[in-house]
Amino acid sequence: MLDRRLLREEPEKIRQALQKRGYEFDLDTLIATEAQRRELLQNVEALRAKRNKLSEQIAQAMREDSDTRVRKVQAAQIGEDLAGRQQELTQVEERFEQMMLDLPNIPLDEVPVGESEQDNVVMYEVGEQRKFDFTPKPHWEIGEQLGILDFEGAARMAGTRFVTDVGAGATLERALINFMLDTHTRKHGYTEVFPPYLANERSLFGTANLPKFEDDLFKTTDGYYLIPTAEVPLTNMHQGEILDADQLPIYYVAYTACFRREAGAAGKDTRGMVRVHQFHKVELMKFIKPGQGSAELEKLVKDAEVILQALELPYRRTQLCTGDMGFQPQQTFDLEVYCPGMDRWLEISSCSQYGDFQARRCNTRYRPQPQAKPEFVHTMNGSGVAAGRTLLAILENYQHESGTVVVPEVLRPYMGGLPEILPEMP
RNA sequence: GGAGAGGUGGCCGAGCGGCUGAAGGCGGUCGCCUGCUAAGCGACUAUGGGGGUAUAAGCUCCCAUCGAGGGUUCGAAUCCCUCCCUCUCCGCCA
Repeated sequence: MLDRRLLREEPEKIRQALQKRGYEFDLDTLIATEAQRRELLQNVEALRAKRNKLSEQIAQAMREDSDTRVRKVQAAQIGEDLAGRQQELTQVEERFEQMMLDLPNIPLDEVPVGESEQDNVVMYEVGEQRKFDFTPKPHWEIGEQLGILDFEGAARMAGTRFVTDVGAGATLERALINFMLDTHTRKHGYTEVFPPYLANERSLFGTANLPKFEDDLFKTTDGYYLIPTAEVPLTNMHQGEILDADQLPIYYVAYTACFRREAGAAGKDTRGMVRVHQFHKVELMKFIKPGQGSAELEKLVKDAEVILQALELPYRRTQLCTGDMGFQPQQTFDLEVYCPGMDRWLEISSCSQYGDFQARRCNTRYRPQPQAKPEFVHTMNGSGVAAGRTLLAILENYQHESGTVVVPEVLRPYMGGLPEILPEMP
């Protein structure tokens, strides 16, 4: 959510941002609604002030034992008037709030302007793409042949867009998760968090998954939502709190399952485990003081890159353009791993800074000085990284013609020293 | 799931129809005192919104907020209803 003051003071900034994003929004109506809201508010407050004054006089008169009937009638009349006005105000306020929630964040100036994925900027590539003297297979073939990915079984027990890791496949994904968590906690200074996989409505409003993106979410019959990413619980860790300045920055890392309906993705990535309803991810998240966003985001991206470098996977970093960026971020960098079996770059991490956009919704603030007014913190997060897609990338990058897969060096200690995954391995 | 207790400022905790936006304490900030430390003394110390003035801040007036929402009343932290959350005991359970 944006600061409502921006509406009055710098509406052009918002208008430009919307245009850069190619986002349809009726800004003029929003501005008019805000003006209307303020006018009604002044009205209501004036009436209330009047009534409060009368009430005070009644209290005074009662203490002096004098007559209060006339004033009581007057106050009651104001009360009636007030009720009507109040109702009007509530309606306008509701409409205003609703519209504010639909307003996307303002991209930073340095974000490239563009319409779609095509306009994203590749910043650099790291690592050599492996040469194969055979045609590399996609991960679903490798995984099924080795008996470590079971798509049919997953379809039976759950449905399409699910996968089940079996044997060395399950161990490999667990190894990846542990390796990532260990790296971020021990080397990068993140505090490990293991949060609930279900979140309440309020928390999803906090991260702006609601109200706009309800279709992407699974909802339980009890009104809980399955988290689409650990960003949701982590960002809401300090919902409503006022933090001390010396607590910041806070670095959290969490491993969670993530659940997405993929309602708008029918027919896209239907094979394999690229796009599934449940996947597993290690997420990095920071609460920081304003002004440190870009430096901290840069560090966060590098922390994620360390994982890919350690796994010796060839990847590239891109900066998303204004048109391809999500609703919430001011700026987003993606890390994409090259997957030779599918012959494509696959997004494996998405790192964004939000400014105070989420903090405002979550009402997470800090006190810059002991006596100072609280200010909103700034937030950012990124995958560090997605375990399922990393597993897939390992299968495709480390495959042999015989169908076996070499285990990356750094993961072997997490897999009982196993150097290579062979068929029918328990 | 059943029974009970409770949710008040950064924290603890009083108040249970009217100068109570809220006693007292802790914590914090500033000042004094002090050879250092500790102690002591004094002042200040909730948030959001709106108006005026100034537009760097500041100053000033008003409104709202004592878990959330509704009701009673001229007036609600205080009374009533609904919901949420926390704690204790019992039941169930990985």
